[in-house]
Amino acid sequence: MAADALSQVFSALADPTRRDMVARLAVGDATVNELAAPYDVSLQAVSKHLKVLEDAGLVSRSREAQRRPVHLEAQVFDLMTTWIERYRRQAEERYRRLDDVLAALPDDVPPMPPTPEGPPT
Amino acid sequence: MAADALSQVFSALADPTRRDMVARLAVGDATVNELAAPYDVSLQAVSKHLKVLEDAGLVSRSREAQRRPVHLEAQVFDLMTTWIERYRRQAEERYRRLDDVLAALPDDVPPMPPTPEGPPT
DNA sequence: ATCCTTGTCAACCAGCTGGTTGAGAAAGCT
DNA sequence: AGCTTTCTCAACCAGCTGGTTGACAAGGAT
Repeated sequence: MAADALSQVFSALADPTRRDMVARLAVGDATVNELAAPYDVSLQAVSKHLKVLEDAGLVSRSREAQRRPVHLEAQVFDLMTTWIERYRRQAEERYRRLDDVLAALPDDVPPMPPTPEGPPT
Repeated sequence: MAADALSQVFSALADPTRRDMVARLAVGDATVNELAAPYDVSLQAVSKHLKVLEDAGLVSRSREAQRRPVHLEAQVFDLMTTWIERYRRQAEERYRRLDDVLAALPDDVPPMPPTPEGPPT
């Protein structure tokens, strides 16, 4: 359970059932039984899924009589989007620069200069 | 291998080593050996990681002499961001509506109407 | 031709994962 | 007090995962 936060979040969402539950919870809080209803698995299995989501910080559970309503904690999404956006942007930037280089090339440049080595970086 | 695309992508990125490789590839293409250098694992292990990333569509490999340069396919990120944004927005919207309701309440509304029960928590 | 570099494939292994069943805690209902 | 509802904990099991080592294919280099 000591894995880094990002790994836990990605891992939690790697399961379609769990993603489905998150989708359901985006509509509003729900009890374990309500969440379990659509699936053909034991209540215990659903409880386990919820534990995974909770450990990842995606969900919180309070207490209300015997029921334990589950609540989506959407802030954790930011962790992922931050990570994703960073590298997406970096890749796009690289792409853009490559385009610029290609656009700036004169028409008759030989593709392979003398140096047999790969360029740095 | 037949798992849905989204599960494969999330699952691939649930491993810190693989996320690290993606980060490295955002800078530019790299060979398997180059990618393996920073890690204290066998080349075969790295090769396996790359297979996972490739199966998830996050990466593509071409051939160039004996080398197999690895290239980041950043479009797949959109799959995730689309999914995430959808539910994030839904949850935020729900939040906003709740705020509206609270703001619209008159100032002197008793939280617990008829029943003379415990104080408002 | 032979060797070296680069990388993959196959078999194996320990540990995690998602499922099951059984037992039981917690809180309301009668 | 006793029953019912809601949910979790514990033990077990099959299958996937990430790692290992050994063999070998593909393609220069000598």
